[in-house]
Amino acid sequence: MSGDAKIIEVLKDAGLRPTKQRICVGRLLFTGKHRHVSADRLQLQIRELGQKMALATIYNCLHQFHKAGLLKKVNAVNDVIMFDTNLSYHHHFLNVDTGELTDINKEAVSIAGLPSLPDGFEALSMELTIRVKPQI
Amino acid sequence: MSGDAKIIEVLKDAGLRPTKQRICVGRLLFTGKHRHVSADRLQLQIRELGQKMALATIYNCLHQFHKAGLLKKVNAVNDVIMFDTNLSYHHHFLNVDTGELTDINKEAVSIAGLPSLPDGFEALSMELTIRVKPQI
DNA sequence: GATTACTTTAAAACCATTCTAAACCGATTG
DNA sequence: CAATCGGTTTAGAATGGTTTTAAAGTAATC
Repeated sequence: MSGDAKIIEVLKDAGLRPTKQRICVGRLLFTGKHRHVSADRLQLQIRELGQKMALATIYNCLHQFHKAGLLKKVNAVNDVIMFDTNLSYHHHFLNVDTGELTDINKEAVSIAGLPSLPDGFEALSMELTIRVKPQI
Repeated sequence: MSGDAKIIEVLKDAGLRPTKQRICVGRLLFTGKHRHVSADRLQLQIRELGQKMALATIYNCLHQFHKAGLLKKVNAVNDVIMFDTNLSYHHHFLNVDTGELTDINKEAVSIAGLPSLPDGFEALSMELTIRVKPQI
């Protein structure tokens, strides 16, 4: 439980009460490597830890984390909402068979010659998705 | 009905029986400018023409057209499957408020430095999406 | 013109997500 | 310590886009 102090801090800074559930999800998301998660998969992982959490709670949690700027929303994949713990601007390979996302190192990629935005619009984000599938 | 001959030809070439419904959808999609369509919107448009078509038929149609290479599938937008009649490689502005897609002229944009694909994978497509919203 | 295979259709099923309303904290106050 | 008050979690119901089902309809073939 030593790592929880850090997560509680993060939650408080985001204006979120550090509840048992939010700490649990926070621990899974914000310790270790960056992750791409769906509510569904998160629930599975929580179950594997021998714990239980309503799917609605996980959705709440993910949306609150997103609103607080702790998560990025990624283009829906196979009708499933995906969140990314990697907040910095980058791109993805999408395995169309499994729905799995893999980061593309953003330094490697350069995009040039973007047209100006339509009048009266502002850009929120930009994302390149390369759909891949296993070779036969 | 003069234009229908062309559409019937297209359908036959794609190995699809030129049924009344497929001709109707084909006429809407393949005459005039390129379009971004969802099943839902198509049905509305068909209704406005005083005709009727089951939603399931429209979905069938769109998927068959896609399979036949007549349509491109675009990243789902707001949980809605979108198809694009513009088959050539290009990118999109996405109005997050309305879900409306606008083509980005592909000549203008150049993407350099793409990393090689993960081993054993092949690329299916690549799409850049710039999320925009109206300025306040 | 009859047979056969494919299509369309309404309605039901599906499934990810959201909503609802009740139970549940956890902090604060009296 | 008990009562209260706000936010939180939860199971279950509702939602909404999409798919499936099974029956009726239509196009192609002989």
